[in-house]
Amino acid sequence: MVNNKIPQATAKRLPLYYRFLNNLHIQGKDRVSSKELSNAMKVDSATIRRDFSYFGALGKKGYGYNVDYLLGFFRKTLDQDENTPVALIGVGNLGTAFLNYNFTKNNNTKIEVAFDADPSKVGKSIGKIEVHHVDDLEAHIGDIQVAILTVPVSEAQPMTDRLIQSGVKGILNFTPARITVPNDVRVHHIDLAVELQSLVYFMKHYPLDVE
Amino acid sequence: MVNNKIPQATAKRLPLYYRFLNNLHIQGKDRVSSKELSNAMKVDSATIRRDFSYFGALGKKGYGYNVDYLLGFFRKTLDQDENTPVALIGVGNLGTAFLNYNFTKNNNTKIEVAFDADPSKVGKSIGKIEVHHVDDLEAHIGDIQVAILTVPVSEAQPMTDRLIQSGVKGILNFTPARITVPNDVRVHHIDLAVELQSLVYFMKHYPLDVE
DNA sequence: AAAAAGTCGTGAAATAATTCACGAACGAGT
DNA sequence: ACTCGTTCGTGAATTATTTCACGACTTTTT
Repeated sequence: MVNNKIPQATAKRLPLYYRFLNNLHIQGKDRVSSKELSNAMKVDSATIRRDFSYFGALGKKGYGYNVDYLLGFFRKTLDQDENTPVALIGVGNLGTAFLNYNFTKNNNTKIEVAFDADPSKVGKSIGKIEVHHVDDLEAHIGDIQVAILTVPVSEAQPMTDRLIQSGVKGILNFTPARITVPNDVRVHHIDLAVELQSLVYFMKHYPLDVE
Repeated sequence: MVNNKIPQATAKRLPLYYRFLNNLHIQGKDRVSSKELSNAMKVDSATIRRDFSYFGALGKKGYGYNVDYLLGFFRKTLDQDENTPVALIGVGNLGTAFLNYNFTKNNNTKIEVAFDADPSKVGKSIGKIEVHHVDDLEAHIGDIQVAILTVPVSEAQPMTDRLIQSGVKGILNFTPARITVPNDVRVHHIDLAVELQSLVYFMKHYPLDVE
């Protein structure tokens, strides 16, 4: 279950690989080379081979990789067979978008329950997910371990504390707040304003084909 | 204008630094140490000092950094004085969320115009931004150089090609497609499904305080 | 005025990630 | 069978990033 040998940079690319292989599978393609993968995913082919090699010799020299075999391998590696339930905290603009977004499409994750502090939203269902009041968080979160946090920045830390109290071990944080958590809880930040600003900075200061 | 000396990892953190300093400024704080910044932003204090040092000696030994001075410096560095107009392509769930989201708050970027292929959306205004039909892209995009791409995956590459034809030089791509662009165009990908899946993978395979 | 405590800036070390480049193996064509 | 072209897997080199650790200097305290 524990696997510390895989570099983090590699681990971050695994879902990308998985989805792309899944697409190839659907298209009926049965073999693929690191070069083709590289062109499609914009990752250097040597990096792809190196990434795969951490899991063993998955390909054949002179041939490439068998799509189905590779896909099956990644399915196991990424635990695609078991579903991961997710709670959404904060049904604002972004939260609503996620409720309507079908994560499950290429993915084993699914938002099972949503919470908001606004009484006018409570009781409604958005994208088939029922919205509960945040006051009832503890009553409805069950043993869900993953949360998407799309609350106002002032609520980020208090809500995080409650989530952790309820047993959540992973948070995808869309608020600008850098939340504090115990070290057995994993947080990934996605800060949309920062991403946009960062893009602009790179455009102005890193001309041509850098990265 | 061109600045290739700054490591990319540093450049990605600049907007984060800027926003945090801005908050400190608003709070009326006039000095701050790398240690405090580190606690708040969850970035190692040595990394912060190193990052700042690429821009020169901005602090004082034994004292820390002057918030206003640092903020002013980053304002210039991040070109916060000039506004950057942005076009939004695709007014679906996610696109609508962005239109309602106020990027300008801590930021010099602003969505100026939006496009969608759905006639029922065209002509409406969402968050004060008028929605045009994508067919009229060329007529209404003007000389906007930055685009947020929130279209269905099948439209990603064709729309990218048109954006580039219209002079766009930077794309924030929220589609799962890895788009192909000339090497003077910068693309940053944010793939929400991948981020969620990645979080789950890290939770299961990288226990405790890794990262 | 001196001592103590704090903090930066940075050389150097450590760690992480990418990329090069090539031997070995395979498939296809003749 | 043999040759040619392809492609993996990986040692080694390179590049990028983080972290340590300490001298130099500032502020605060006594």
